[in-house]
Amino acid sequence: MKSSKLYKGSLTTIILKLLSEYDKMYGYEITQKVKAITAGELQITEGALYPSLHKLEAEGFLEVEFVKVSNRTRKYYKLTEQGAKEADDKLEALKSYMETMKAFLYPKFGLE
Amino acid sequence: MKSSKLYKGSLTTIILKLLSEYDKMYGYEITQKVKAITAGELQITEGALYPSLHKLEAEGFLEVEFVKVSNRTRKYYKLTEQGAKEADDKLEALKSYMETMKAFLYPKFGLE
DNA sequence: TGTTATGCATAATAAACTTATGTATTAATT
DNA sequence: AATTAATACATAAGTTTATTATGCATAACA
Repeated sequence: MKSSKLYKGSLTTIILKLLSEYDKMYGYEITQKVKAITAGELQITEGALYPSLHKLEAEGFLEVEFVKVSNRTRKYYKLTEQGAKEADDKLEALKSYMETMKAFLYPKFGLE
Repeated sequence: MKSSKLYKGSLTTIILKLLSEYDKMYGYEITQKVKAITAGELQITEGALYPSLHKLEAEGFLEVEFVKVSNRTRKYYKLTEQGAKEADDKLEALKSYMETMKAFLYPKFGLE
């Protein structure tokens, strides 16, 4: 089962959603969590993830905390207040998008 | 109600799906049909649509027929045999993607 | 001790859009 | 009658957002 390649635009939403559930996470943890939740369907590449995290931080949606774990430093991210709001907005947009796409997959009668 | 901006990667699927329903359509018709079906939620821009149609044609998924209607020429597209197969594949991929995303929106218990 | 997993990062490239134009005909409005 | 909106196609420049390919470093496993 090859991983789905159709999620362009939704990575940011995925990150924000996870952080609104798990309070704080580090990059590698996010890739593993996504893999676990989607049963391997979605593979977040690091080349996409890290720039995305940096951008969200730069925009003021995430804040950073460094935690040293057995000689290695993890970079934890958590939502700012603004980031929590952004997460809500993005989730609403995603839900709305999915509803919209349903109109295509399962077209109703009388809409022609 | 601003139009959704999250459909990157799904435009091709939308085109193929419409053509598998309506047999043959021309570009402008597609933009109007999408607007109608999604109640204005999705606005297919022409800058995205036409290059997309040209690409699908170049890939052998669409074939073209010109029809003159009151002094103006419409460019009708229809699925080739290969295009019909591609439409099925893309639709399956989209459905799979949406199932996957549901795992995020409505996380199950026991998946941590 | 070598491979796999953990952990972060960036650069080059590609894909797929948006925005801005351009051209032209037909229908509707004022 | 003249202007605007709708119909109809198209491309070019720029942006966003991903992929692929690297690079570096530590920890765990075999």
